[in-house]
Amino acid sequence: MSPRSTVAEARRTRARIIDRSVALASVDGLEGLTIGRLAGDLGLSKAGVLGHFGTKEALQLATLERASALFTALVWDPASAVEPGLRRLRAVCQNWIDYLDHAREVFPGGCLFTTASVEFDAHDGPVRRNVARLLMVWRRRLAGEVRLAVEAGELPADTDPEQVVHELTGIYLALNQALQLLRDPLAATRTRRALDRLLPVLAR
Amino acid sequence: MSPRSTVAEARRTRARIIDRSVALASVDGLEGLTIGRLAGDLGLSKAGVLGHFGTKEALQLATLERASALFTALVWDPASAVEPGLRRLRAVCQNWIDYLDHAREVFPGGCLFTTASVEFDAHDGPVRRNVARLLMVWRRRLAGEVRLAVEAGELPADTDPEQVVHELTGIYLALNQALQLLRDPLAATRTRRALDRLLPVLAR
DNA sequence: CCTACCGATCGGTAGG
DNA sequence: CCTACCGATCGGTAGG
Repeated sequence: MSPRSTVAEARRTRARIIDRSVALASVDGLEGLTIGRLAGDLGLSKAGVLGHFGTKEALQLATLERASALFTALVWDPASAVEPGLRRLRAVCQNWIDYLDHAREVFPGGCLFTTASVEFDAHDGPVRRNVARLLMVWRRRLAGEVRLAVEAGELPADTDPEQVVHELTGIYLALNQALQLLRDPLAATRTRRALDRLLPVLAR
Repeated sequence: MSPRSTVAEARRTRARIIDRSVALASVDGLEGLTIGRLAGDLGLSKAGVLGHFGTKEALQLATLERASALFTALVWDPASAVEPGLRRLRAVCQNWIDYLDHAREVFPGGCLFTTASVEFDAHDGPVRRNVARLLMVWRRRLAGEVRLAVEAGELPADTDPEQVVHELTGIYLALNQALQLLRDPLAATRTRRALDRLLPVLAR
């Protein structure tokens, strides 16, 4: 039988709160998130929710951390088994499309990082810094994949990895907008076409 | 003092409110906007502000309308004198860069439409519909410019105007993020490089 | 365009 | 993790 553990139960409650918070923040943003709404959704008191974090800002940071773990699990991890080079880069790109297109259960309002980056880009503070840091981490990692593809001779030697990463960013921001705001049924197709134009042009 | 203002004075006050509202919404979003903050900034009472619009939603719509007029004046109007075709398309694209890069006075927190599109993409209602409508209007107009360039033989005959417009959207979303969140000094350069890759490739 | 006010909700605290 | 509560602020209204 499972012995009653207050600590373990508290951890599970905390995880429940954060999962719900990720979903709510995906829809309403990290600022639009409220303790009261979260408490209501989970059948907890506001103090019961806030007690796990102390402040709303700490909750926002925990939410961001959880979303980042989900992103890594959906986009990076499945690609780590693929051989380095253009194939792995394209695997990451495809996972990224799927993350935006099919991860509706976890992120019902679309990419949380896109929402947060727009919400906080004009407000200094720990949340803004963490959003920017996460985006930079992924940009660097993506640039590394591009570099490996260049070194493997699968992309032209004069490729500028950071330029490619910048353009990839735009492709995914456009996809998120086409999916969430415009509800464009061609969104994924257009994205794949844009990727084909950006990436494998010289790989044939 | 002047409870009985003339109609002209009331109009000027309304314009002052909206201009301030555009600036605030650029930083805090159309939801982050509050009547109280607006009233405080302008030395008015909350009722004095709200009286011009009736509801916060009406204020949001008026703010969106004003921002759209500013966008048209900065991006479309200056290009209307340029001859149709690739030259005019590129003029619009350059004005768009300038709008995002230098219109800090009017939009201190970056592109209001980008902020609003992310804020409202998961919330139905008149604001969401208007944001989507404006983006669609500009997409159609941009596609028209692309089409003119194709007809002038300056872009390949098999160009898909809507695909080009979709990719242009991504380029500008990436620029806004690089400017506002990442404060990347290379943002404008990277944008121009992306445009060169997208547009004039077959125009030589 | 003002004062005065409304109920609701915000983030957060005290104490158990 | 709860109840009970805090001051502040929210959008909005009544009446002048």
